[in-house]
Amino acid sequence: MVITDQLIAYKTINNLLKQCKTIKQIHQLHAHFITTGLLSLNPCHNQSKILIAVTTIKPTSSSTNLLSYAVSVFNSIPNPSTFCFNTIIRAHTLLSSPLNALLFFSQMRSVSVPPDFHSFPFVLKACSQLGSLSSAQTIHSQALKIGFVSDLFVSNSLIHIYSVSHRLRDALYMFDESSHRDVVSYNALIDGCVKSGDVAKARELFDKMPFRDSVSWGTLVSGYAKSGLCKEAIQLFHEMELNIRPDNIALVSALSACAQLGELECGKRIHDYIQESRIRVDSFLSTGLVDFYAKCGYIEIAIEIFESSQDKNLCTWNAMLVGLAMHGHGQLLLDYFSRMINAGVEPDGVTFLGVLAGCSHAGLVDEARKLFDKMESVYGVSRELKHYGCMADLLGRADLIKEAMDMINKMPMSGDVSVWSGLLGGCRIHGNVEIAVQAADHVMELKPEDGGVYKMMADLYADAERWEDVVKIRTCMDAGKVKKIAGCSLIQLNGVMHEFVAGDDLHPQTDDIYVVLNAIGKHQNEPC
DNA sequence: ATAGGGTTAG
Repeated sequence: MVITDQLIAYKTINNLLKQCKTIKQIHQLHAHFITTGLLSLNPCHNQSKILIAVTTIKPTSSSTNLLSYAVSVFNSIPNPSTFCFNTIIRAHTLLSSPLNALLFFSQMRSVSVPPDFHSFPFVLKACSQLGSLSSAQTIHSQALKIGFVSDLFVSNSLIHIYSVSHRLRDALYMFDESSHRDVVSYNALIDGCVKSGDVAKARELFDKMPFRDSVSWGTLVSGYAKSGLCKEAIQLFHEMELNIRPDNIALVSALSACAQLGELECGKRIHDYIQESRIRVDSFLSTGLVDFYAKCGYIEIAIEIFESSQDKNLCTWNAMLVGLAMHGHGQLLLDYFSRMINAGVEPDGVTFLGVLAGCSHAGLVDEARKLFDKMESVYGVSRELKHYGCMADLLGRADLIKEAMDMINKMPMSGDVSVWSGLLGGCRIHGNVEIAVQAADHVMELKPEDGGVYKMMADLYADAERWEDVVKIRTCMDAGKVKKIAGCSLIQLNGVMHEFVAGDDLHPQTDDIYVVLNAIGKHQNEPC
């Protein structure tokens, strides 16, 4: 190779491009490229280097500027090569503009620039970002025609898109058909099994794969946690610790399992591990920790972690709000909600579930009504059945049964079990038999196997001394169909799990527990 | 230059 001044300048600029942190720096280098004539040396290749540099910039406010710059660079290339097209498609997938990525791909096809084995993974990623299975199928057929499906990256991209589109059979087909598979093929398919609800199949693949990396472990731990198999999730996490260093993703999933189960000791150990290993607490981990401590009863620690967290996202805020709601801290929750809005975080449906549930528990009726009104008009969050359910519960508790009934009648959709059960709960508290009968009819129609309604109606009639009706209800219950699912709760104390089922007396300290419970009950009835 | 796993609610 002949070392020329031009080559040195080219290499320097190439390295400088890689180090660019801002769009301004790229502009300067781009200008330099033009003025020194280096751009004309190999225009297609060098312009693409600029495009690649653009995509490595961390988007600050919006990626729109970066993309429009990238497009203008692309448009200045007279006859873009495959490499150029790949780069502009890649830029759009990286900066979350998948539709445009697909449009560039179709432009590429229409001007007969042949795609290569780099093109397909980019384009398929755009399909998965769009959630468009049909586009993926089209791309798949093109890849098949040109003969790229045997490429490992292409076939893995296809396994992935079919997995996330809940097309497990297609994902399995791709997996079985691919001549060579690697750990990524297995991981993508394991995720597909999890997403299609077949955790057993996921486990089977996990057990038989020749090599497992942290993604394999993390996928299955989170799969178990999401499928409600929390004990399995924690067990697998412990097994993982013996084999490989858990990363943030595995830690988050394990924390979620601990939170769901109330596994205080296990979750604390994870927290200790995070601190000892000086793991950077990202927004996912802070969410996991806040949720975990809140669910295990330690709302103060949850608040502490939330406040000290450097990295919060919508879920972190939601976990905090839901935690405060669970603990009955209604006023504090409203303060946090305002802080969230002021911080520029856009609330979603979960946010409002937390806020409304919190108001309900704290009896903050006016506040809830106002926020419920503003949900769509001010915050642009659509009011779903769950939110109406919260309102029915809140109004019912506050003895505003008529208002709750009016709300339900005016709803744009028909009420579901949660809405009518919410209203029924209010009727039960305030002894409103008439409305209770209507609400109960709806619940029984929508969920005939629900035993709770019958129990509630029996109690209501008993309070109203309508004994004949009590007998009728009991007869219905005994007649079958009704599943009596007993309420149950778990609490861990000093490392021992205590389990209670409604009405049981199996705990060794049952008598003592009831003495305290009765005392609390009496205390609650006394005026504060 | 290309492929895979994460948190909140229900």
